[in-house]
Amino acid sequence: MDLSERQLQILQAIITDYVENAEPVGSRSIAKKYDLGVSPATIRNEMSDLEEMGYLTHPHTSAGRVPSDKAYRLYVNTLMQKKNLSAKDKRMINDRLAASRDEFDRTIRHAAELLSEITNLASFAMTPATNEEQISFIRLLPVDRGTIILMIVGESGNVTNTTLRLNVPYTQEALDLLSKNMTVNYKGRTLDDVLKSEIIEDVGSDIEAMSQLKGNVMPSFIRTLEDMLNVNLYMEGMTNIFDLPEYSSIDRARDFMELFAQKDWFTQKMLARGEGVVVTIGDENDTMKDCTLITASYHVDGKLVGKIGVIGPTRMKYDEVTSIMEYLTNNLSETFRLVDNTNNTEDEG
Amino acid sequence: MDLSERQLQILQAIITDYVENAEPVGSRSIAKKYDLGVSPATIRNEMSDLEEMGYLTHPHTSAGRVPSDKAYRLYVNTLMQKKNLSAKDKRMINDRLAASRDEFDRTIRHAAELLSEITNLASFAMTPATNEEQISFIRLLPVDRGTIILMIVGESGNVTNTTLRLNVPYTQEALDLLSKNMTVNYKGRTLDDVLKSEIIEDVGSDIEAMSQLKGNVMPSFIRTLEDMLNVNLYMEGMTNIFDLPEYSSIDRARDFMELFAQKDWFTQKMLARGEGVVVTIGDENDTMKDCTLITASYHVDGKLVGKIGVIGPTRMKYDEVTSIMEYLTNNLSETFRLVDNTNNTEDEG
DNA sequence: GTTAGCACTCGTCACATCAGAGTGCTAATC
DNA sequence: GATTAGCACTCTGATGTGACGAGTGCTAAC
Repeated sequence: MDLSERQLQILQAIITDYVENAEPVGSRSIAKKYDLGVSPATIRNEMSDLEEMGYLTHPHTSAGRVPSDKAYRLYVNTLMQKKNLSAKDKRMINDRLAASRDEFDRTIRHAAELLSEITNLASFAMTPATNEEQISFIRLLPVDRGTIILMIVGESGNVTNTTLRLNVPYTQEALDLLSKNMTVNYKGRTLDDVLKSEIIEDVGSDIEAMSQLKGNVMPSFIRTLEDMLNVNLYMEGMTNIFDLPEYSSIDRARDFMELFAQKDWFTQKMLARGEGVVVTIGDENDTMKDCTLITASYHVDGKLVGKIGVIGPTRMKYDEVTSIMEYLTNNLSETFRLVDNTNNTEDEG
Repeated sequence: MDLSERQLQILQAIITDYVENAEPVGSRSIAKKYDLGVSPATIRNEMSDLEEMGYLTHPHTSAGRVPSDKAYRLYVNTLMQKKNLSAKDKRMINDRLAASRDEFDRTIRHAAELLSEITNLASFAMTPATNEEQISFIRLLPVDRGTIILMIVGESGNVTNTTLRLNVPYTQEALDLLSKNMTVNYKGRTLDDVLKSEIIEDVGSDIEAMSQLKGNVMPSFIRTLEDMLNVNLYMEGMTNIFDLPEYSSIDRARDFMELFAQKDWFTQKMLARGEGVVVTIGDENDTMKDCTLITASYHVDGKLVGKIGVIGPTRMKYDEVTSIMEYLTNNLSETFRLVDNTNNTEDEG
């Protein structure tokens, strides 16, 4: 059932050609362009066999062959070779990421931009999922008589805040006490842990005013924690796909765009994917069955995991795209490793 | 040069018909559907005159007439009558906005959703521009040895924060002093005012540690203020336009989608538009010359101004869309009037 | 001023035709 | 037995043609 060396060569040639030109490739053009030392007729015979094995398909009798999902899968798993990025691309990535390195979200957005610019595909990047982040402290700050700010700070410096309208007056003393008690109670626990525990722990009622305040604050506390879990999703180059013949029909293009309209759904899907470079081709996806989706993960301080990805037709340059993504995620992880180790670097000396 | 009563009637009929069916309308169908008491031939003569005056165009000899931008402008300015929203739509708007009223950004997003759902066009909503917002206080909070949080709070409870990496150690005392001095210095000033003043005021150097800290914090302070100015833009129903015959060509659809890819540019454009319901039709726009853009503004506490809008082909139901937008912005302004007066309401009693 | 009548224009649709690309098979060749 | 040349066959896409219908614009009659 294994493919012969020649079959592999022919398959690779067909994939290369089809990825390049987006048109079914015939036996004659393979024979001419790729020096396989055999005639078109022989190639035709092999093609016929490859089709029988499910690696090729046939739009109609008198058209050339088109690689199937199975062929791309074989290509990605065994045929494909890592590509070296051009010096220009490397420089572009390095420069652009370095330029915004102290502003986390902007760096992530730049990563998405770079990815779509270099690959000419639709891309996205998202900030890390923070389920595992530990709470560092909780602070309540007064704004005016009826309004306070609830602020939750994570260990990595991740901050979320909500403005709360209270229906009872508060005292500064109660505010401080409640902040302190909440911090004592939750410090060091992960967001996931707190959100999963069914009971909202009592944080004490040292004084009367605090007890009232607590009633106001605690429900919002949970909602704010949930907010903190939300990842930011940056999408770029959506309109790139209009240039591809695969999406030249308005219906195809619409389906594609609609995928991204549902950001929440999309985010969930992407979070659920494994770490490292993950390629899912055509039918391997449960939605977008005629797309290929490639994701890769970067790390923040070795712990939190963020994702970047591209979406395009199954016909794409797998070798280039995966190489770029690998380079990009390595760069991101490196950038954010430094960020979070600031207090251990020579800067402090 | 004024149009006769009959010409206006015919023009209105043509607009109504064309908006409904998206097909050039002929003299016969006008005569049949709208009881004007004249024959098709007469209508043809009037149409010819209207075309000469620039209110109608002619795709080709044997096609019916199509309203020009000028015709729509006339319609919007003088012919159009306010539409009453259906009870269903009103209820939908009220319910959906009420459901999220204490979470500002979510309410805004819901407004955009409602707008696209009811009009079947692409819509957006943005949070208020906060140039005029006054700074309430500034706070510096420690995270770990080399990291602090800079937090700026506006009068309306609007909060922005940045996580800063320092290259010198800090003391709690310096942090507190700097917070306090910065607050004293900037409290009550508007963001616009602070950002426009060329000199960064000296906030004093009461102790040595503070002077060093200051050098680290002040540059980020400006950048954080700028962040605070950023409005959030929510877009909905982009894919609605694929259903319209105007965008059935892939190129048109692409142009349309590309407009929205540049969020920053788009935001600036929208901020620059006047308050109230503003309609710009076709050529009146400097980009998207074949679209109509309708924006409307809502108020937060009578001061800050946010915008909602729809974008579609010039062929749209101007009367319905403007009425919906008016209703929606009134509702939003009402909602946010209450929000920001909390501390004056009976809740406090 | 209005209208009926009619010639004319233009776009669309269905249909036929033709060239080109590519296959699949058979028989000849290595 | 594998490879190849040759050829009939298939299908697409481009091009052309004619009929049809919608709608105008003009003229002459009302």
